[in-house]
Amino acid sequence: MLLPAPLDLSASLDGGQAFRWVRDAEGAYVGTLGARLVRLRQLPGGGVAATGAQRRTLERYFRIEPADALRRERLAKDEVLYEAVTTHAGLRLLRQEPWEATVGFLTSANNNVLRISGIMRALAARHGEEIEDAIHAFPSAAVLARARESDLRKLGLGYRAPFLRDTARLVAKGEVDLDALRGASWAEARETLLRLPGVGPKVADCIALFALDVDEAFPIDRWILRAVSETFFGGRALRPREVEAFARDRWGADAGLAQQFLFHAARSDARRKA
DNA sequence: GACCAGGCCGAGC
DNA sequence: GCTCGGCATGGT
Repeated sequence: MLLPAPLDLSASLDGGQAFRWVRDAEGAYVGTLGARLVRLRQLPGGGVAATGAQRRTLERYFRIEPADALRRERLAKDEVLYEAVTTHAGLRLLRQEPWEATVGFLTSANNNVLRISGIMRALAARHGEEIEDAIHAFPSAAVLARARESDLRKLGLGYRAPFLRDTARLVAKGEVDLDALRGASWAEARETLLRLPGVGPKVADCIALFALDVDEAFPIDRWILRAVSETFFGGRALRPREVEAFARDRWGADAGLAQQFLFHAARSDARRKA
């Protein structure tokens, strides 16, 4: 099955939104959506060949939908974002499973993308059901709620181990219903997610944006703080509150996608200079 | 051996 | 309400 260009797998799957896609010997991205093994291959023209999932499933995951096209048209009118939006047209916001996104971004605090990926794969290998060929589904909250803290530490979570276990317990018991938050307001999503141990404002906004369709959520991490400061404020030191107000005012309901372009550009620059 | 990584938590004002 | 130190781990 074919997904049309532009769809940039590297930028979308390997850029700090999702943490569990791996590349096989031929460079194709292999991962799971639900209990299905999915394989995605980037084609020369910018399209993608896919096996293991139906078109509808992938269009949902990559948010290939009219509302997204309209967001890009609006953002392209922003003189600062115009270049990023047009040259990285294949960068997608993902619509991930809320629980896996929660664990991924809980793990992301004071951590780097490479290690987060390693931890997420270790969690799946140790606690997730095998689908085939050593590819595992991501373990449910109920399963992780029963894991030993020492076991979670050993998988690389370090001091985050008790946060993850306690968050898994709240979700498994239904005290926090992640799926019910899809499409909620930013304020409601944030208020609810902040009840989870290890989840602060930045992690909550990542979950909201990358899994819950909260399109105006604007996660502010070290990269975004730096990028917004340098691009829009002449390098002046900024507080997250100022940046949030700025993003809301400038991009409104499209702030989440704007954030993803800023984040991608900032990290690409850093890699070029490194 | 510092410093950094998609920050959060708890203590002390 | 705000600021600040500590934090597991692995890579530069």
